[in-house]
Amino acid sequence: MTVSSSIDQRVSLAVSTVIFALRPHPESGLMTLWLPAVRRIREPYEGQWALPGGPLEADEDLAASARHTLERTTGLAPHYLEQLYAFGNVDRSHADTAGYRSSDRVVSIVYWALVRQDEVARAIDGENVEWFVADELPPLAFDHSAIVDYALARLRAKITYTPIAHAFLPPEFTLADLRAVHEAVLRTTLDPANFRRQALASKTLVPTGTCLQGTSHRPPALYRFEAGAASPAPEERR
Amino acid sequence: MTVSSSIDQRVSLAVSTVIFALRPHPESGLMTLWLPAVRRIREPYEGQWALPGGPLEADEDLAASARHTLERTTGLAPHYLEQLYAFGNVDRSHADTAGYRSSDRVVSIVYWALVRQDEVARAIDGENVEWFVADELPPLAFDHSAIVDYALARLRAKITYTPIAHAFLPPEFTLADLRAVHEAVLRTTLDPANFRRQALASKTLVPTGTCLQGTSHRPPALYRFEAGAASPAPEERR
DNA sequence: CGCCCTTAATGTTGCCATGACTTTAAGTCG
DNA sequence: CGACTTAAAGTCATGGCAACATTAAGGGCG
Repeated sequence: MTVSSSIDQRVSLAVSTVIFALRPHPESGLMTLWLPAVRRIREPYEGQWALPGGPLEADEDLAASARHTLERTTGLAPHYLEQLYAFGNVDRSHADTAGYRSSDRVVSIVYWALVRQDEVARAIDGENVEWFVADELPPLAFDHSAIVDYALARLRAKITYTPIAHAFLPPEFTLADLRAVHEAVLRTTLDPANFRRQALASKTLVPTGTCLQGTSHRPPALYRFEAGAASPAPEERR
Repeated sequence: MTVSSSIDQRVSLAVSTVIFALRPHPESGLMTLWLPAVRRIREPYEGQWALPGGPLEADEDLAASARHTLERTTGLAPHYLEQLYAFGNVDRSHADTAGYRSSDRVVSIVYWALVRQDEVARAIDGENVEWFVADELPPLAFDHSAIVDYALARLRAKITYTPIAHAFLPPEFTLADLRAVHEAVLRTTLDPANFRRQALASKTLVPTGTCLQGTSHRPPALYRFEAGAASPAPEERR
């Protein structure tokens, strides 16, 4: 997508997405944040990993573009999608190490998305797509490493004051499930009793009346998420 | 989706800025938020008011573009500048009331800025520029009314948990000045004693040792703002 | 000069949210 | 049946905060 700002200047506009999912860590087995990256097949940064994304189509909304990228790279649809930031510094395309004179300037509008735990299993990885533990990424192309850091910070901040953890879970879940999501994202342990209290105090959980069966202990109650009052951004009002 | 992304598509990229300043309200005399708008001189929305902005130059960073717009319309430099959101819905250029077929699609990256109270006086309004009370705006062109609403919400939310109020004030100020800013932005009255306590608890205020003279009561101490630890956005780390 | 007025600055009190911890409930397994 | 595990509810102390009260420090005015 070539943008004509004045006359023959060139600024291209791309939409990238940081896709978060929860999977067990390969070594510790603990639940951890993962995200998919795409291997670049042309210069600059050929062969390196980068965030999935693509140019903005002329008839496509910004969030729709992020959704399409998500579908293309993982075969999934997001249960949460929010604009992260627009990155547009003049020098961000340049490969400063290689001294390689990169192509045109690119402004990237970056989204971040949450994908459900139970759907990740049936995720079909596209060509040149690989999932990484979010905190153990290889160096990414362009400024994408910094973008991921920013997205991680935003996710960890936002999960503490907004009920988005349910986006990682199936429609019905236990409070232990919800707590496990928080613990995985924040890399901490949380007191079950206190977590329960403030989770229920948020007024966003509705008990289904049923309990989860088949456990080797007291059966936990199942809950469903009910939107209370939240408006993350003016545009993508779900 | 019918159109290909090949070459002759047109998406233009613009940067607009919501500029906030404090001035007394024309009727009540109370301090209120104001912002400048620019009259459009061509279709669509010719004659209506719009946010100041312009196309992104190819050699210009996003924040720099916002700064240039600010200088062009008000003659001022911002004391706080932050990216608000990227608006890029396909239909946002269309004048839906007039049925007028608007021009190309525009993606706007919007910033919001705070301008100091004492500098607003010497602000030179450019051609076709007029200041309005932020809560009593006329209908703006495009989706700019919604953008202003979003910016107002962001400002009002952010001033409650980050020390940005000082951006409206000169380098030295009293706690009453700071409180007046909060009250003007939030349209409330705040308890002076409690405000003092949590302002000082934030560890961002340094007493200058001097007091403001010339009042007809006990002279208040002067403070200076000292940045503690804040990183609003990854990009514009000045 | 002393009284009053105004605002600055500090203190006090009660309430509520939170964190650490304890106790009881309800199931499975050996 | 008793041991074990997790769910769920209860207890208690701390800290932050809102509401209110009190003292400090000036000027204006008779």
